[in-house]
Amino acid sequence: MVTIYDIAERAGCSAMTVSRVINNTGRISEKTRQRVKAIMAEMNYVPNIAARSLVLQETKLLSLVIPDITNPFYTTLARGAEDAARKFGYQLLFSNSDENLEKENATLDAVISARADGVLIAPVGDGSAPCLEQLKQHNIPVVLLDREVPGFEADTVLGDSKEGAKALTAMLLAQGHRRIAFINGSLSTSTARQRLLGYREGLSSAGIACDDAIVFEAGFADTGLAEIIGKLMDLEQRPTAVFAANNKIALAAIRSLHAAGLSIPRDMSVVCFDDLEADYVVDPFLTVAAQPAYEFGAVGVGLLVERIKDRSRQPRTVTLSSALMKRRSTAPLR
Amino acid sequence: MVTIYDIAERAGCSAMTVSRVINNTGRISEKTRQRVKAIMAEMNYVPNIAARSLVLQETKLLSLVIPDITNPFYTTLARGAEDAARKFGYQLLFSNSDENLEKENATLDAVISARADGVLIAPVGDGSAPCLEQLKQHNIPVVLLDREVPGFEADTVLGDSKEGAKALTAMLLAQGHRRIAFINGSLSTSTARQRLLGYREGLSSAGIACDDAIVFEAGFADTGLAEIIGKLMDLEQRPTAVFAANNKIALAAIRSLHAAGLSIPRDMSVVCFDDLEADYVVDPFLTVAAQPAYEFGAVGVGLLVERIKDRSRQPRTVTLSSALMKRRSTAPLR
DNA sequence: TTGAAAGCGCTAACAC
DNA sequence: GTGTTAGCGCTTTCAA
Repeated sequence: MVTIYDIAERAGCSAMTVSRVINNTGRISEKTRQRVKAIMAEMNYVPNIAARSLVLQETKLLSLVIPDITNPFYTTLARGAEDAARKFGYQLLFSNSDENLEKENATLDAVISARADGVLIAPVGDGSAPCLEQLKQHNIPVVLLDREVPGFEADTVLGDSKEGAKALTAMLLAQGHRRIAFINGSLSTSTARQRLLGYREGLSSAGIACDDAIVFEAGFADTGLAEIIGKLMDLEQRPTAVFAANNKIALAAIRSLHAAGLSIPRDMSVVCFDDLEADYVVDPFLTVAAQPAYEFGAVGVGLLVERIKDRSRQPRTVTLSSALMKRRSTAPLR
Repeated sequence: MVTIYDIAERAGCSAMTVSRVINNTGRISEKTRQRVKAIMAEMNYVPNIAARSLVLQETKLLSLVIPDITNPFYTTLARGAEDAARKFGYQLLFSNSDENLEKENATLDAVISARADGVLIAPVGDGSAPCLEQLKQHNIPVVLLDREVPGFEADTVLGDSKEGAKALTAMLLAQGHRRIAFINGSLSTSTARQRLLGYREGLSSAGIACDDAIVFEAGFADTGLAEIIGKLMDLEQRPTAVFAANNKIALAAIRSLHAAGLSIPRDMSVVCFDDLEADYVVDPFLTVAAQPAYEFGAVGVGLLVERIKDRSRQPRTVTLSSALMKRRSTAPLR
């Protein structure tokens, strides 16, 4: 491995001078600078980050922890995070938590060990608080993505879950739907709670009572969707629309609905949060509240980098609004 | 920051003893081990990887470089890589190259600097050779994913592009299609070349001449699809089927075809490589040669880890076969 | 403008 | 079983 000492020797100067050239610090004669630079290029020198980290106490590593990269929302978020990280000179350490507290915990231990300069995380849920506290204890800045954690204060990038849910609900109401089932993600996430709130408010502002018999909790990891849809179908007063908390749930619901012989939107309208990547959809079908996934990542990295520089700054929450995309999974009630 | 010295002091032993406890090396009395462990837990000790890296010359970091995480094939590949990396005790450093040689280059510099123990890369194309050589020069093991690079020898995970393309072509022929357009990705990738080969062989084994007027190169980054489709439409003998080299191209082609007022498969059959994530598709439509994307990542990490342990081993190429999924984007020619 | 010394936190090699 | 020493490659501090 080529070190600054090898460069120094060849250049006839000290390692310190080479270090100065690399970092553009101190005053160095142009002549020396050129010579050192030439030799570095010639010898194919690349600085050793581990060594630098050890003395500088920074790694230029940011950790991104998301439930599942396979989910298009997080995919695009990751893209935004990577682009922004690169722009700020950071690299991204990447892990999936699978909506699983233990995995998340293990990941965060690894992150602490790797001494990442900061963590971007879409936490599994309220149960993530202890992990997150650990990070704080180790003085590692955290930015929360998409989900808040009660009792844990940090910079946060949030969607307008409540408003979005209200808008989606209002749209269905406008189409004449009166019985709208709600299939939520895990209530241990702030996002699920906010969406439920928005749904309720949407209903009540139209003077409609919320019927708990058609409100379900599926968990974001899509558990028992078939069962839930089964229950739905057996209801005396079957709903005419389904509001799914995210697109994974919506798609699973649609599959179950299809399996039960229903056609969408003829027999049932369906809406949800999060759009699918336009490039990879044959023909956009779902009516959604589209969240700016890319910005979640990009803004998150921005906040994190600021926070790394200034740890005393007041935590901020950035709320990104969603756009209602009305498509073919919804239809006016006949 | 808590160091092994802090632990040692409190435990009344030397730093070396603490190090031994952490790494489970050497012989240590059970009593000492317990005491040290207790104190580590109590003080919330986490080893500093940078320091360890510096002496061990290994970082337990693997770099994953792919063209675009937004592409479902790479998303799932990344998932497989992450799961496998975790299993082997590595973390994943993650970057997108955007099918862009310069970005790829910049990324690889960062990787060298970070002293990743190995690199998994789906290279931009044949032009990646110099970058890759640099990695080799720095003694960083490389595993090629999805694409070979002529003149660069390395462990490689490949799909059966040629066979898959032949199968897809054969299927279209069996449906009666005789004029099958081929829209390829960048010919500077081995994958594109192999797929073209498979297409040609498929045709010729049915005794059909390949008409270069209906073979196009779009670049995997989807350039000028509309234009290509335009040309296609203007052809005197319009093709009855389109073979797209990957799903991004296929979807773009379909959009253009739709825009031109064609219906699929009625007016045109469409096939391609790579399936979409089943969880996130309302209703699978595309007839594809589905590649086991997850295995690409998982197998790749396996090869890389082996290679890191034994650098003298003969490079291996693992070929993963694809599965023909016949769906509704294709129909027998009337 | 440049250099020498010390130390970041850890482990390999050797001593006891 | 345990400790001492040295050094991984770099930068900070202080001196010249």
